[in-house]
Amino acid sequence: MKENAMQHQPLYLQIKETLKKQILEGKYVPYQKMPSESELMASFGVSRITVRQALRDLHREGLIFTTQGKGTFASKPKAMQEVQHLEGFEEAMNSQGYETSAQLVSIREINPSKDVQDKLNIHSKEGAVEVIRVRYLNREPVSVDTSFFPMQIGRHLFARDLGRDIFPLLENELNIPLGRAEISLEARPADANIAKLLQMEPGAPIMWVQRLTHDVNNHPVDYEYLAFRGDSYKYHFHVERDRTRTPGKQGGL
Amino acid sequence: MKENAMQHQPLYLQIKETLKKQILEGKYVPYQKMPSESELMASFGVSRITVRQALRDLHREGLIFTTQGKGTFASKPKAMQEVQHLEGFEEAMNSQGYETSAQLVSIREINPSKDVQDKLNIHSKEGAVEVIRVRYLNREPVSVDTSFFPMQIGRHLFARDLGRDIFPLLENELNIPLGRAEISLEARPADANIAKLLQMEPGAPIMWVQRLTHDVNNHPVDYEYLAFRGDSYKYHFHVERDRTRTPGKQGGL
DNA sequence: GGTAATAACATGTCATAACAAGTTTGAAAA
DNA sequence: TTTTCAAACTTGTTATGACATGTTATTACC
Repeated sequence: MKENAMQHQPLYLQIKETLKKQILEGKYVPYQKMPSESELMASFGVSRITVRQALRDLHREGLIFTTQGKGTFASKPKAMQEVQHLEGFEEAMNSQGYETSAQLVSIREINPSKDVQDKLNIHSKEGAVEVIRVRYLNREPVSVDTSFFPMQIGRHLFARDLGRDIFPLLENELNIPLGRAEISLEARPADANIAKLLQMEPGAPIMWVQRLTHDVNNHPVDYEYLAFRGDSYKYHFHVERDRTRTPGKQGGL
Repeated sequence: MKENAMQHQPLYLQIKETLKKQILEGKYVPYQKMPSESELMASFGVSRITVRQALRDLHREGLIFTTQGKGTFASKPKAMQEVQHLEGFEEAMNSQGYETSAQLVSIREINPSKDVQDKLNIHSKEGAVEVIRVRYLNREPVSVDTSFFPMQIGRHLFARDLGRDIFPLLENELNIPLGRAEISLEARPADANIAKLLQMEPGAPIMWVQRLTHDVNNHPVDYEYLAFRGDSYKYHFHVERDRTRTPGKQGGL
Protein backbone atom coordinates (compact mmCIF):
# COMPACT_ATOMS: atom_id res chain seq x y z
CA MET A 1 0.00 0.00 0.00
CA LYS A 2 2.99 2.26 -0.26
CA GLU A 3 3.58 2.41 -3.99
CA ASN A 4 0.18 3.37 -5.26
CA ALA A 5 -0.21 6.35 -2.99
CA MET A 6 -0.59 8.68 -5.94
CA GLN A 7 -3.27 6.59 -7.56
CA HIS A 8 -6.57 7.59 -6.02
CA GLN A 9 -6.25 10.21 -3.40
CA PRO A 10 -9.48 11.45 -1.85
CA LEU A 11 -11.20 14.04 -3.98
CA TYR A 12 -11.01 16.71 -1.31
CA LEU A 13 -7.25 16.30 -1.08
CA GLN A 14 -6.85 16.63 -4.83
CA ILE A 15 -8.94 19.78 -4.77
CA LYS A 16 -7.03 21.13 -1.81
CA GLU A 17 -3.69 20.54 -3.53
CA THR A 18 -4.91 22.15 -6.72
CA LEU A 19 -6.08 25.27 -4.92
CA LYS A 20 -2.99 25.38 -2.74
CA LYS A 21 -0.76 25.24 -5.78
CA GLN A 22 -2.69 28.08 -7.36
CA ILE A 23 -2.37 30.20 -4.26
CA LEU A 24 1.34 29.56 -3.88
CA GLU A 25 1.87 30.27 -7.56
CA GLY A 26 0.16 33.60 -7.10
CA LYS A 27 -2.99 32.95 -9.09
CA TYR A 28 -4.80 34.30 -6.07
CA VAL A 29 -2.98 37.16 -4.42
CA PRO A 30 -3.56 38.01 -0.75
CA TYR A 31 -7.04 39.36 0.03
CA GLN A 32 -8.27 38.36 -3.40
CA LYS A 33 -11.62 36.66 -3.48
CA MET A 34 -11.57 33.03 -4.49
CA PRO A 35 -14.34 31.16 -6.33
CA SER A 36 -17.42 30.58 -4.19
CA GLU A 37 -18.29 27.13 -2.98
CA SER A 38 -20.97 26.81 -5.66
CA GLU A 39 -18.46 27.68 -8.36
CA LEU A 40 -15.95 25.19 -7.02
CA MET A 41 -18.65 22.53 -6.90
CA ALA A 42 -19.38 23.15 -10.56
CA SER A 43 -15.80 23.41 -11.77
CA PHE A 44 -14.61 20.31 -9.93
CA GLY A 45 -17.86 18.42 -10.33
CA VAL A 46 -18.17 17.45 -6.68
CA SER A 47 -20.62 18.03 -3.86
CA ARG A 48 -20.45 20.89 -1.44
CA ILE A 49 -19.25 18.77 1.46
CA THR A 50 -16.18 17.82 -0.54
CA VAL A 51 -15.41 21.40 -1.49
CA ARG A 52 -15.79 22.48 2.12
CA GLN A 53 -13.47 19.74 3.32
CA ALA A 54 -10.79 21.02 0.96
CA LEU A 55 -11.38 24.61 2.07
CA ARG A 56 -11.28 23.60 5.71
CA ASP A 57 -7.83 22.10 5.29
CA LEU A 58 -6.60 25.19 3.48
CA HIS A 59 -8.03 27.33 6.26
CA ARG A 60 -6.28 25.25 8.88
CA GLU A 61 -3.01 25.74 7.06
CA GLY A 62 -3.57 29.46 7.00
CA LEU A 63 -3.74 29.80 3.23
CA ILE A 64 -7.28 31.14 3.11
CA PHE A 65 -9.79 32.81 5.36
CA THR A 66 -13.55 33.05 5.07
CA THR A 67 -16.19 35.55 6.06
CA GLN A 68 -19.78 34.52 6.24
CA GLY A 69 -21.81 36.25 3.58
CA LYS A 70 -18.79 37.71 1.83
CA GLY A 71 -16.78 34.81 0.57
CA THR A 72 -13.48 33.00 0.73
CA PHE A 73 -10.23 34.87 0.32
CA ALA A 74 -6.59 34.00 -0.15
CA SER A 75 -4.31 35.03 2.69
CA LYS A 76 -0.64 35.69 2.59
CA PRO A 77 1.43 32.55 2.06
CA LYS A 78 4.23 33.40 4.43
CA ALA A 79 6.93 31.19 5.71
CA MET A 80 5.35 30.41 9.00
CA GLN A 81 5.67 27.44 11.25
CA GLU A 82 2.74 26.11 13.15
CA VAL A 83 3.98 24.99 16.51
CA GLN A 84 0.86 23.39 17.86
CA HIS A 85 2.56 20.13 17.06
CA LEU A 86 6.21 19.27 17.20
CA GLU A 87 7.54 19.36 13.68
CA GLY A 88 10.89 19.65 12.07
CA PHE A 89 11.63 22.56 9.80
CA GLU A 90 11.37 20.50 6.65
CA GLU A 91 8.18 18.77 7.72
CA ALA A 92 6.56 22.10 8.48
CA MET A 93 7.70 23.81 5.31
CA ASN A 94 6.93 20.97 2.94
CA SER A 95 3.42 20.78 4.26
CA GLN A 96 3.08 24.40 3.21
CA GLY A 97 4.46 23.76 -0.23
CA TYR A 98 7.92 25.27 0.20
CA GLU A 99 11.06 23.79 -1.18
CA THR A 100 13.66 23.08 1.46
CA SER A 101 17.16 21.74 1.59
CA ALA A 102 19.90 21.51 4.15
CA GLN A 103 23.66 21.70 3.94
CA LEU A 104 25.79 19.85 6.45
CA VAL A 105 28.48 22.14 7.81
CA SER A 106 30.08 19.79 10.31
CA ILE A 107 29.51 16.73 12.45
CA ARG A 108 31.89 15.84 15.25
CA GLU A 109 32.23 14.51 18.75
CA ILE A 110 32.64 17.23 21.37
CA ASN A 111 32.96 17.81 25.06
CA PRO A 112 29.57 19.33 25.74
CA SER A 113 29.14 22.70 27.40
CA LYS A 114 27.45 22.99 30.77
CA ASP A 115 24.19 24.04 29.11
CA VAL A 116 24.21 21.02 26.81
CA GLN A 117 25.17 18.66 29.64
CA ASP A 118 22.27 19.89 31.73
CA LYS A 119 19.71 19.68 28.97
CA LEU A 120 20.73 16.24 27.72
CA ASN A 121 21.31 14.99 31.25
CA ILE A 122 24.81 13.62 30.61
CA HIS A 123 28.01 13.75 32.61
CA SER A 124 31.02 15.79 31.66
CA LYS A 125 33.17 12.76 31.01
CA GLU A 126 30.70 11.51 28.44
CA GLY A 127 30.94 12.93 24.98
CA ALA A 128 28.20 14.28 22.76
CA VAL A 129 27.74 14.67 19.04
CA GLU A 130 27.37 18.11 17.51
CA VAL A 131 25.77 18.58 14.10
CA ILE A 132 25.79 21.98 12.41
CA ARG A 133 23.68 22.56 9.32
CA VAL A 134 22.43 25.46 7.24
CA ARG A 135 18.85 25.26 6.07
CA TYR A 136 17.56 26.73 2.85
CA LEU A 137 14.07 27.78 1.91
CA ASN A 138 13.58 28.28 -1.81
CA ARG A 139 17.35 28.33 -2.23
CA GLU A 140 17.93 31.10 0.32
CA PRO A 141 19.56 30.39 3.66
CA VAL A 142 17.12 30.86 6.53
CA SER A 143 18.62 29.17 9.54
CA VAL A 144 21.72 27.73 11.15
CA ASP A 145 20.89 24.65 13.21
CA THR A 146 23.28 23.42 15.84
CA SER A 147 22.10 20.11 17.27
CA PHE A 148 23.52 18.10 20.16
CA PHE A 149 22.88 14.41 20.73
CA PRO A 150 23.91 11.98 23.45
CA MET A 151 26.61 9.58 22.24
CA GLN A 152 24.37 6.52 22.03
CA ILE A 153 22.15 8.34 19.58
CA GLY A 154 24.70 10.58 17.92
CA ARG A 155 27.07 7.82 16.92
CA HIS A 156 24.46 6.53 14.49
CA LEU A 157 24.30 9.83 12.68
CA PHE A 158 27.73 9.86 11.07
CA ALA A 159 26.64 7.38 8.44
CA ARG A 160 23.28 8.98 7.76
CA ASP A 161 21.98 11.51 5.30
CA LEU A 162 21.82 14.76 7.24
CA GLY A 163 20.53 16.80 4.33
CA ARG A 164 17.01 16.09 5.45
CA ASP A 165 15.00 16.54 8.63
CA ILE A 166 16.38 14.73 11.63
CA PHE A 167 13.03 14.04 13.26
CA PRO A 168 11.84 11.48 10.71
CA LEU A 169 15.32 9.98 10.76
CA LEU A 170 15.16 9.53 14.51
CA GLU A 171 11.69 8.07 14.39
CA ASN A 172 11.84 5.89 11.31
CA GLU A 173 15.47 4.81 11.01
CA LEU A 174 16.63 4.82 14.62
CA ASN A 175 13.20 3.84 15.94
CA ILE A 176 12.97 6.57 18.57
CA PRO A 177 9.39 7.83 18.83
CA LEU A 178 9.38 11.48 19.79
CA GLY A 179 7.24 12.98 22.49
CA ARG A 180 7.30 16.56 23.66
CA ALA A 181 9.71 19.41 23.21
CA GLU A 182 10.54 22.49 25.27
CA ILE A 183 11.03 25.60 23.22
CA SER A 184 12.45 29.01 24.05
CA LEU A 185 12.36 31.95 21.66
CA GLU A 186 14.16 35.23 21.79
CA ALA A 187 15.35 37.93 19.43
CA ARG A 188 19.10 38.34 19.21
CA PRO A 189 21.73 40.02 17.07
CA ALA A 190 23.55 37.68 14.69
CA ASP A 191 27.17 37.02 15.55
CA ALA A 192 29.81 37.09 12.84
CA ASN A 193 29.75 33.36 12.20
CA ILE A 194 26.00 33.06 11.87
CA ALA A 195 25.75 36.26 9.86
CA LYS A 196 28.19 34.85 7.34
CA LEU A 197 26.37 31.55 7.01
CA LEU A 198 23.03 33.31 6.60
CA GLN A 199 24.43 35.99 4.30
CA MET A 200 23.35 38.87 6.46
CA GLU A 201 24.91 41.74 8.36
CA PRO A 202 26.41 40.98 11.76
CA GLY A 203 24.13 42.42 14.41
CA ALA A 204 20.99 42.01 12.32
CA PRO A 205 18.09 40.44 14.20
CA ILE A 206 17.76 36.70 14.30
CA MET A 207 15.24 34.52 16.07
CA TRP A 208 17.20 32.47 18.54
CA VAL A 209 15.47 29.21 19.40
CA GLN A 210 16.49 26.63 21.94
CA ARG A 211 14.65 23.39 21.53
CA LEU A 212 14.98 20.34 23.74
CA THR A 213 13.24 17.30 22.29
CA HIS A 214 12.32 14.23 24.33
CA ASP A 215 11.25 10.76 23.28
CA VAL A 216 7.94 9.30 24.39
CA ASN A 217 9.61 8.00 27.53
CA ASN A 218 10.62 11.53 28.42
CA HIS A 219 14.34 11.05 27.84
CA PRO A 220 16.14 13.91 26.11
CA VAL A 221 17.28 12.99 22.62
CA ASP A 222 18.11 16.24 20.87
CA TYR A 223 19.05 19.72 22.07
CA GLU A 224 19.28 22.43 19.44
CA TYR A 225 20.18 26.04 18.90
CA LEU A 226 18.27 27.31 15.88
CA ALA A 227 19.18 30.71 14.46
CA PHE A 228 16.57 31.96 12.01
CA ARG A 229 16.90 35.01 9.81
CA GLY A 230 14.49 37.48 11.36
CA ASP A 231 13.23 38.74 8.02
CA SER A 232 12.24 35.41 6.58
CA TYR A 233 10.74 33.33 9.30
CA LYS A 234 7.79 33.50 11.64
CA TYR A 235 6.51 31.33 14.43
CA HIS A 236 2.79 31.03 14.62
CA PHE A 237 0.54 29.29 17.08
CA HIS A 238 -2.63 29.72 19.02
CA VAL A 239 -3.48 29.48 22.67
CA GLU A 240 -6.68 29.23 24.63
CA ARG A 241 -7.83 31.17 27.62
CA ASP A 242 -7.91 29.19 30.83
CA ARG A 243 -11.60 28.64 31.44
CA THR A 244 -11.19 27.57 35.02
CA ARG A 245 -11.44 31.10 36.32
CA THR A 246 -14.60 33.17 36.62
CA PRO A 247 -17.60 31.30 35.21
CA GLY A 248 -18.41 34.50 33.36
CA LYS A 249 -21.82 34.94 31.93
CA GLN A 250 -22.12 35.14 28.20
CA GLY A 251 -22.82 38.30 26.35
CA GLY A 252 -20.81 41.32 25.54
CA LEU A 253 -21.81 44.88 25.91
CA MET B 1 -31.47 21.35 22.55
CA LYS B 2 -33.91 24.14 21.82
CA GLU B 3 -34.54 26.34 24.84
CA ASN B 4 -31.14 27.13 26.21
CA ALA B 5 -30.46 29.66 28.90
CA MET B 6 -27.29 30.85 27.25
CA GLN B 7 -27.26 32.30 23.79
CA HIS B 8 -27.66 29.80 21.03
CA GLN B 9 -24.46 27.98 20.19
CA PRO B 10 -24.09 25.45 17.40
CA LEU B 11 -24.66 21.89 18.46
CA TYR B 12 -21.19 20.76 17.46
CA LEU B 13 -19.63 23.42 19.67
CA GLN B 14 -21.71 22.36 22.64
CA ILE B 15 -20.66 18.76 22.08
CA LYS B 16 -17.05 19.75 21.62
CA GLU B 17 -17.04 21.71 24.87
CA THR B 18 -18.68 18.86 26.74
CA LEU B 19 -16.09 16.36 25.55
CA LYS B 20 -13.26 18.79 26.10
CA LYS B 21 -14.33 19.34 29.67
CA GLN B 22 -14.47 15.60 30.27
CA ILE B 23 -10.99 15.12 28.85
CA LEU B 24 -9.51 17.95 30.88
CA GLU B 25 -11.22 16.69 33.99
CA GLY B 26 -9.57 13.35 33.47
CA LYS B 27 -12.62 11.30 32.57
CA TYR B 28 -10.59 10.11 29.61
CA VAL B 29 -6.91 9.69 30.33
CA PRO B 30 -4.33 9.78 27.52
CA TYR B 31 -4.50 6.82 25.10
CA GLN B 32 -7.85 5.82 26.49
CA LYS B 33 -10.49 5.01 23.92
CA MET B 34 -13.37 7.42 23.72
CA PRO B 35 -16.96 6.59 22.71
CA SER B 36 -17.31 5.75 19.03
CA GLU B 37 -19.06 8.13 16.68
CA SER B 38 -22.17 5.96 16.74
CA GLU B 39 -22.28 6.07 20.51
CA LEU B 40 -21.84 9.82 20.53
CA MET B 41 -24.62 10.19 17.96
CA ALA B 42 -26.92 8.23 20.23
CA SER B 43 -25.97 9.89 23.49
CA PHE B 44 -26.18 13.43 22.13
CA GLY B 45 -29.04 12.72 19.76
CA VAL B 46 -27.41 14.30 16.72
CA SER B 47 -26.28 13.18 13.29
CA ARG B 48 -22.85 11.86 12.46
CA ILE B 49 -21.80 14.99 10.65
CA THR B 50 -22.31 16.99 13.81
CA VAL B 51 -20.38 14.54 15.93
CA ARG B 52 -17.53 14.55 13.46
CA GLN B 53 -17.42 18.32 13.40
CA ALA B 54 -16.98 18.35 17.16
CA LEU B 55 -14.29 15.66 16.96
CA ARG B 56 -12.49 17.54 14.21
CA ASP B 57 -12.21 20.62 16.39
CA LEU B 58 -10.93 18.55 19.28
CA HIS B 59 -8.38 16.99 16.96
CA ARG B 60 -7.28 20.40 15.77
CA GLU B 61 -6.72 21.44 19.37
CA GLY B 62 -4.68 18.33 19.95
CA LEU B 63 -7.00 16.81 22.53
CA ILE B 64 -7.76 13.63 20.63
CA PHE B 65 -6.36 11.52 17.81
CA THR B 66 -8.08 8.94 15.65
CA THR B 67 -7.06 5.76 13.88
CA GLN B 68 -9.24 4.35 11.15
CA GLY B 69 -10.71 1.06 12.18
CA LYS B 70 -9.63 1.36 15.79
CA GLY B 71 -11.29 4.37 17.22
CA THR B 72 -10.87 7.77 18.78
CA PHE B 73 -8.50 8.29 21.68
CA ALA B 74 -7.80 11.00 24.20
CA SER B 75 -4.33 12.42 23.74
CA LYS B 76 -3.87 15.46 25.88
CA PRO B 77 -1.44 15.05 28.73
CA LYS B 78 -2.10 17.35 31.64
CA ALA B 79 1.20 19.14 31.42
CA MET B 80 0.39 20.66 28.08
CA GLN B 81 -2.49 22.54 29.56
CA GLU B 82 -0.32 25.08 31.25
CA VAL B 83 1.34 26.42 28.15
CA GLN B 84 -1.84 26.70 26.21
CA HIS B 85 -3.22 29.33 28.50
CA LEU B 86 -3.78 32.73 27.06
CA GLU B 87 -2.30 35.15 29.52
CA GLY B 88 -1.50 38.79 29.52
CA PHE B 89 1.99 39.97 30.24
CA GLU B 90 1.22 41.02 33.78
CA GLU B 91 -0.65 37.84 34.62
CA ALA B 92 2.23 35.75 33.35
CA MET B 93 4.92 37.76 35.07
CA ASN B 94 3.18 38.14 38.40
CA SER B 95 2.69 34.41 38.62
CA GLN B 96 6.45 34.14 38.38
CA GLY B 97 7.12 36.73 41.00
CA TYR B 98 8.11 39.68 38.84
CA GLU B 99 7.06 43.24 39.50
CA THR B 100 5.35 44.83 36.56
CA SER B 101 3.87 48.17 35.66
CA ALA B 102 2.60 49.89 32.56
CA GLN B 103 2.68 53.45 31.33
CA LEU B 104 -0.02 54.74 29.03
CA VAL B 105 1.52 56.55 26.06
CA SER B 106 -1.62 57.39 24.13
CA ILE B 107 -5.21 56.38 23.52
CA ARG B 108 -7.11 57.69 20.54
CA GLU B 109 -9.60 56.90 17.83
CA ILE B 110 -7.99 56.10 14.50
CA ASN B 111 -8.75 55.04 10.97
CA PRO B 112 -7.48 51.49 11.11
CA SER B 113 -4.94 50.17 8.62
CA LYS B 114 -5.83 47.38 6.26
CA ASP B 115 -4.13 44.85 8.51
CA VAL B 116 -6.09 46.00 11.56
CA GLN B 117 -9.34 46.19 9.63
CA ASP B 118 -8.90 42.68 8.45
CA LYS B 119 -7.92 41.20 11.77
CA LEU B 120 -10.71 42.90 13.70
CA ASN B 121 -13.16 42.33 10.88
CA ILE B 122 -14.33 45.94 10.64
CA HIS B 123 -15.03 48.22 7.71
CA SER B 124 -12.87 51.09 6.67
CA LYS B 125 -15.54 53.65 7.49
CA GLU B 126 -15.72 52.37 11.05
CA GLY B 127 -13.19 53.67 13.49
CA ALA B 128 -11.06 51.77 15.92
CA VAL B 129 -9.37 52.61 19.18
CA GLU B 130 -5.60 52.47 19.45
CA VAL B 131 -3.90 52.15 22.82
CA ILE B 132 -0.14 52.44 23.11
CA ARG B 133 1.57 51.51 26.34
CA VAL B 134 5.07 50.81 27.60
CA ARG B 135 5.48 47.89 29.95
CA TYR B 136 8.06 47.72 32.69
CA LEU B 137 9.55 44.71 34.40
CA ASN B 138 11.38 45.52 37.59
CA ARG B 139 11.37 49.20 36.59
CA GLU B 140 13.02 48.62 33.22
CA PRO B 141 11.10 49.00 29.97
CA VAL B 142 10.64 45.69 28.22
CA SER B 143 7.92 46.17 25.66
CA VAL B 144 5.84 48.60 23.66
CA ASP B 145 2.28 47.34 23.26
CA THR B 146 0.09 48.78 20.53
CA SER B 147 -3.44 47.47 20.89
CA PHE B 148 -6.39 47.96 18.56
CA PHE B 149 -10.01 47.51 19.57
CA PRO B 150 -13.29 47.74 17.66
CA MET B 151 -15.18 50.91 18.54
CA GLN B 152 -17.89 49.21 20.56
CA ILE B 153 -15.24 47.84 22.87
CA GLY B 154 -12.64 50.58 22.60
CA ARG B 155 -14.95 53.42 23.55
CA HIS B 156 -15.23 51.99 27.05
CA LEU B 157 -11.50 52.12 27.55
CA PHE B 158 -11.04 55.90 27.69
CA ALA B 159 -12.39 56.03 31.22
CA ARG B 160 -10.53 52.99 32.50
CA ASP B 161 -7.24 52.40 34.21
CA LEU B 162 -4.89 51.24 31.49
CA GLY B 163 -1.90 50.86 33.76
CA ARG B 164 -2.81 47.25 34.30
CA ASP B 165 -3.44 44.25 32.12
CA ILE B 166 -6.26 44.65 29.68
CA PHE B 167 -7.36 41.02 29.69
CA PRO B 168 -8.82 41.07 33.21
CA LEU B 169 -10.37 44.44 32.43
CA LEU B 170 -12.11 43.02 29.37
CA GLU B 171 -13.32 39.97 31.22
CA ASN B 172 -14.31 41.42 34.57
CA GLU B 173 -15.32 45.01 33.88
CA LEU B 174 -16.58 44.83 30.30
CA ASN B 175 -17.86 41.30 30.72
CA ILE B 176 -16.24 39.88 27.60
CA PRO B 177 -15.06 36.32 28.25
CA LEU B 178 -11.95 35.61 26.21
CA GLY B 179 -11.39 32.53 24.14
CA ARG B 180 -8.42 31.81 21.92
CA ALA B 181 -5.65 33.93 20.48
CA GLU B 182 -3.55 33.65 17.36
CA ILE B 183 0.06 34.58 17.87
CA SER B 184 2.87 35.28 15.43
CA LEU B 185 6.46 35.83 16.47
CA GLU B 186 9.37 37.19 14.53
CA ALA B 187 12.68 38.93 15.16
CA ARG B 188 12.94 42.48 13.88
CA PRO B 189 15.11 45.55 14.19
CA ALA B 190 13.70 48.26 16.44
CA ASP B 191 12.56 51.39 14.64
CA ALA B 192 13.46 54.80 16.04
CA ASN B 193 10.22 55.26 17.93
CA ILE B 194 10.28 51.90 19.65
CA ALA B 195 14.00 52.14 20.36
CA LYS B 196 13.44 55.41 22.15
CA LEU B 197 10.61 54.10 24.27
CA LEU B 198 12.58 50.98 25.19
CA GLN B 199 15.81 52.93 25.74
CA MET B 200 17.80 50.92 23.24
CA GLU B 201 19.67 51.52 19.99
CA PRO B 202 17.66 51.74 16.77
CA GLY B 203 18.17 48.56 14.78
CA ALA B 204 18.73 46.42 17.85
CA PRO B 205 16.77 43.16 17.82
CA ILE B 206 13.26 43.11 19.18
CA MET B 207 10.75 40.31 19.34
CA TRP B 208 7.82 41.42 17.22
CA VAL B 209 4.60 39.75 18.26
CA GLN B 210 1.22 40.01 16.61
CA ARG B 211 -1.58 38.74 18.79
CA LEU B 212 -5.22 38.54 17.79
CA THR B 213 -7.47 37.72 20.72
CA HIS B 214 -11.02 36.46 20.32
CA ASP B 215 -13.87 36.19 22.77
CA VAL B 216 -15.52 32.84 23.50
CA ASN B 217 -17.88 33.39 20.59
CA ASN B 218 -14.90 33.68 18.29
CA HIS B 219 -15.30 37.37 17.59
CA PRO B 220 -12.08 39.40 17.50
CA VAL B 221 -11.78 41.79 20.43
CA ASP B 222 -8.15 42.87 20.55
CA TYR B 223 -5.37 42.99 17.98
CA GLU B 224 -1.93 43.89 19.24
CA TYR B 225 1.59 44.59 18.11
CA LEU B 226 3.95 43.78 20.96
CA ALA B 227 7.56 44.84 20.65
CA PHE B 228 9.76 43.18 23.27
CA ARG B 229 13.36 44.03 23.97
CA GLY B 230 15.25 41.06 22.59
CA ASP B 231 17.66 40.96 25.50
CA SER B 232 15.11 40.86 28.27
CA TYR B 233 12.29 38.65 27.23
CA LYS B 234 11.87 35.06 26.19
CA TYR B 235 8.94 33.08 25.04
CA HIS B 236 8.83 29.60 26.41
CA PHE B 237 6.41 26.79 25.75
CA HIS B 238 6.32 23.17 24.91
CA VAL B 239 4.67 21.16 22.20
CA GLU B 240 3.82 17.54 21.62
CA ARG B 241 4.57 15.34 18.68
CA ASP B 242 1.49 14.69 16.60
CA ARG B 243 0.87 11.04 17.26
CA THR B 244 -1.75 10.30 14.66
CA ARG B 245 0.32 7.26 13.90
CA THR B 246 -0.58 3.89 15.36
CA PRO B 247 -0.42 3.84 19.12
CA GLY B 248 0.86 0.64 20.60
CA LYS B 249 4.32 -0.35 19.62
CA GLN B 250 6.63 1.67 21.77
CA GLY B 251 10.03 1.92 20.27
CA GLY B 252 13.19 2.87 21.99
CA LEU B 253 16.88 2.36 21.80
C1' DG C 1 -31.75 62.56 -3.47
C1' DG C 2 -31.73 59.45 0.51
C1' DT C 3 -33.56 55.46 2.86
C1' DA C 4 -35.55 51.21 3.76
C1' DA C 5 -37.17 46.88 2.27
C1' DT C 6 -35.89 43.04 -0.53
C1' DA C 7 -33.80 39.76 -3.61
C1' DA C 8 -29.70 37.38 -4.62
C1' DC C 9 -25.76 35.31 -3.06
C1' DA C 10 -22.17 33.93 0.25
C1' DT C 11 -20.80 30.84 4.06
C1' DG C 12 -22.51 28.19 8.46
C1' DT C 13 -25.02 24.40 10.44
C1' DC C 14 -27.37 19.95 10.44
C1' DA C 15 -29.92 15.70 8.69
C1' DT C 16 -30.03 11.23 6.10
C1' DA C 17 -27.80 8.00 3.32
C1' DA C 18 -24.33 5.04 1.27
C1' DC C 19 -20.05 2.91 0.46
C1' DA C 20 -14.78 2.48 1.30
C1' DA C 21 -11.17 0.98 4.16
C1' DG C 22 -8.75 -0.48 8.40
C1' DT C 23 -9.16 -3.42 12.82
C1' DT C 24 -10.89 -6.87 15.83
C1' DT C 25 -13.31 -10.95 16.91
C1' DG C 26 -14.93 -15.31 16.59
C1' DA C 27 -16.36 -19.28 14.12
C1' DA C 28 -15.26 -22.56 10.59
C1' DA C 29 -11.72 -25.14 8.28
C1' DA C 30 -7.27 -27.35 8.11
C1' DT D 1 -4.50 -26.76 18.00
C1' DT D 2 -3.58 -23.56 14.50
C1' DT D 3 -4.90 -21.09 10.48
C1' DT D 4 -8.21 -18.83 7.60
C1' DC D 5 -11.70 -15.93 6.72
C1' DA D 6 -15.84 -13.55 7.08
C1' DA D 7 -18.83 -10.81 10.10
C1' DA D 8 -19.01 -6.88 12.84
C1' DC D 9 -17.16 -3.32 14.47
C1' DT D 10 -14.33 1.28 13.74
C1' DT D 11 -13.24 5.84 11.15
C1' DG D 12 -12.87 7.97 6.21
C1' DT D 13 -15.09 9.77 2.09
C1' DT D 14 -18.88 11.58 -0.65
C1' DA D 15 -23.70 12.80 -2.25
C1' DT D 16 -28.12 15.36 -1.71
C1' DG D 17 -31.00 18.36 0.60
C1' DA D 18 -32.57 21.87 3.78
C1' DC D 19 -32.59 25.90 6.48
C1' DA D 20 -29.92 29.69 9.14
C1' DT D 21 -27.24 33.75 9.02
C1' DG D 22 -24.43 37.36 7.24
C1' DT D 23 -23.37 40.57 3.02
C1' DT D 24 -24.24 43.05 -1.13
C1' DA D 25 -26.80 45.02 -4.77
C1' DT D 26 -31.13 46.42 -6.40
C1' DT D 27 -35.55 48.17 -6.16
C1' DA D 28 -39.28 50.79 -4.40
C1' DC D 29 -40.81 54.27 -1.50
C1' DC D 30 -40.74 58.76 0.68
